[in-house]
Amino acid sequence: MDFLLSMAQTTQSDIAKKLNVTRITVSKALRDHPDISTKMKKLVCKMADELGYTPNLIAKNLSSKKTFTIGVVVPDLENSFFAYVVDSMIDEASENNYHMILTISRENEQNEISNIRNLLGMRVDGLLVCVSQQTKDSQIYDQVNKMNIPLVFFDRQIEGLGFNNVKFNDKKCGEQTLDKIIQEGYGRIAHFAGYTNVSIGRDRLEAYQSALRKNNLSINKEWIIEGGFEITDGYNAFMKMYQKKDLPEIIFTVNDRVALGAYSAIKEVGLKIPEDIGLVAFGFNETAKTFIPPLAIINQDPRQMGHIAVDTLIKVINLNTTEKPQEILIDEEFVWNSSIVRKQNKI
Amino acid sequence: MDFLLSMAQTTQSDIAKKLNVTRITVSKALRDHPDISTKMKKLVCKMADELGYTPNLIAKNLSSKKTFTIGVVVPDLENSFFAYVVDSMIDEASENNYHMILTISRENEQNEISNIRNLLGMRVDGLLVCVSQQTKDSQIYDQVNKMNIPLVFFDRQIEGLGFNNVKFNDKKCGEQTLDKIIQEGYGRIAHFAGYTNVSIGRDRLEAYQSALRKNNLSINKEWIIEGGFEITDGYNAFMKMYQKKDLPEIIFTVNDRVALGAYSAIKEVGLKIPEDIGLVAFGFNETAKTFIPPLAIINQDPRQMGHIAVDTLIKVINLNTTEKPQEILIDEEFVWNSSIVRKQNKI
DNA sequence: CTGAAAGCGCTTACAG
DNA sequence: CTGAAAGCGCTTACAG
Repeated sequence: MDFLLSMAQTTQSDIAKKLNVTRITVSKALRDHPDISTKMKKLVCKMADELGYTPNLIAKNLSSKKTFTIGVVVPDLENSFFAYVVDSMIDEASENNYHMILTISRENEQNEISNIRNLLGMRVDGLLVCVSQQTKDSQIYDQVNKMNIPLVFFDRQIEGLGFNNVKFNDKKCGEQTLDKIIQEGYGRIAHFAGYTNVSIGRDRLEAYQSALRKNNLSINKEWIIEGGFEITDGYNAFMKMYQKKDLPEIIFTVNDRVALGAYSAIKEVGLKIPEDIGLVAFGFNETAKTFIPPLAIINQDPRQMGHIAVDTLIKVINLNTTEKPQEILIDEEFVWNSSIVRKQNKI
Repeated sequence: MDFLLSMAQTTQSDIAKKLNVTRITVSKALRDHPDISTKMKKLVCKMADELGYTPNLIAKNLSSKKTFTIGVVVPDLENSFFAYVVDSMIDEASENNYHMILTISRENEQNEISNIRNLLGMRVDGLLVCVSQQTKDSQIYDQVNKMNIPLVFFDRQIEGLGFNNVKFNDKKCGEQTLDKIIQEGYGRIAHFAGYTNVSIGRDRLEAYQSALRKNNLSINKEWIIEGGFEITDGYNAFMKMYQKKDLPEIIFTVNDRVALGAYSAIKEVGLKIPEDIGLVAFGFNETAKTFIPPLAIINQDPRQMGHIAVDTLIKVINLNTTEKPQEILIDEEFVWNSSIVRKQNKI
């Protein structure tokens, strides 16, 4: 007996034995169930403390069919945008008494699938996912649907699967920003795009195209370079464009990483930012400030996205309705920074 | 019957019924147990696929007493060093077929405690923790010990609790670096320290003191400012020192965040880096490059730390020995960057 | 090669 | 206010 009690894992039975009651009483007392007298509750809690009782959440989850856990799949933490998003998700989740299991796909479809499979196996109450850039196959999401697990896509998503998604209003805010830049007096604007099989890539390209169209600027195909979302992609894109000797005044890049690559290429060939060439990108304050000169951005607030994604998911978990899936759009603000010369002010 | 099979969660029993065998057979077949014939295994796996069976890991863990899950507690992902560490931990863990549950303390002792409590409740096989700066109470770690859960501290740790820990060899490498700087011709060196109740703060301060002592330089108490690990701490430290009008040639800061704060203060008062004042800090390549001018660093490789921490933990989990706890030291390399003028080369 | 028994540590109705 | 029964979905010895 004493041997048992000195074992690592104290259980409710151990407490019950010590107190000469049944384990049901202990279970109820621990959960503050109205059935149990205050006196008994105190006794049980005290004994639990003494024995160093740590409730076995696994057993609890198995029998209660509820884990209070949210599974998250994120492409990469080294992209600091996602680090900020995840941080804020954890905050918001624990605010609502949910735990979080974070997994990382490293922008790889196979990892993404196996992450989701694990999370489903762990019977998370809901899923928050940002699909990898590679993702083409939606089979695993059909499985999520079949198992009736709530899922909310954030930042990037696959459409037509019937899930809610939270994203920035890139099309609207991107267009508005380019509008402002064109009003400022710029007409020669290039776009370093991502991949158009990913929705953010698609939306941002559309923002570019419709802003030019709206302002009656012709679209030069040579100035749209579709090449990816990474630093090297921006570098390569600029070098490719530079060889053709026909440079724009402004480069609008799909994100700040691509902008960083472009910065380095531009400096390497001896051109100056913003005098020779200006840049603007989708990005966020914290990283924009680290650029030399600071990057003009269409500002995406990662904390806002994290909070909204978690709130949306928890709402779905609790309602458990099959309401029509919603697209939640977050507005972004344009932040003029010194990577673009403000012509109007110069006069 | 059909109704049951169309339910969200398929179980082993469902498969067994369809195949007219017992669930034990199914369980074994799924685990590729030698007991079962190849033919039966194929049948079972096929049916599992058809029914969209997703094994319930919770049930599995409860009965097998093994979760193949590592719990991680990290202070903050917005500190990109930790983002890199966590990324590499996840890589290394999944390489070894472990999952990871990540929690974040936000440098807050209470969060740290509740995170560990949850992780213990989830019966993780092991724990990887970097203690928060605030942490003073070690009671929760006694609990970890009592429950016999392997734990490895990384980067920051509490000593004397009997756990392994992985850390950079700050004392040795910090001292060697300052040695080089002193050899270069610098004698007036200040130190912006962290808190000395955290081991990294203590070690780095000692590196500073012993390097000066070794080179027969007197230690000026006014030049040791103990104030924390954050950006504002570096800012405040410099401003405090600046008011006394007695400035050093070099400031050695406890980390790159403090250095960043110092950069901003130095620029604000109109001094130039590195001409008027030089800086060196513990940091890592990825962030050092984002400084203007690039920060000279004692380079800490986050990926190396992540890998070693995971490997060490898995070793302890598998051996389950109570070997004497070890301190694993990772060597750091000094990277001269342009935040310090190289006097020797100038001649 | 297949199966029956017992159990992992908890919770959920239902009685009394 | 306390308890007995049944079960969550799996696994682990042990038989045959």
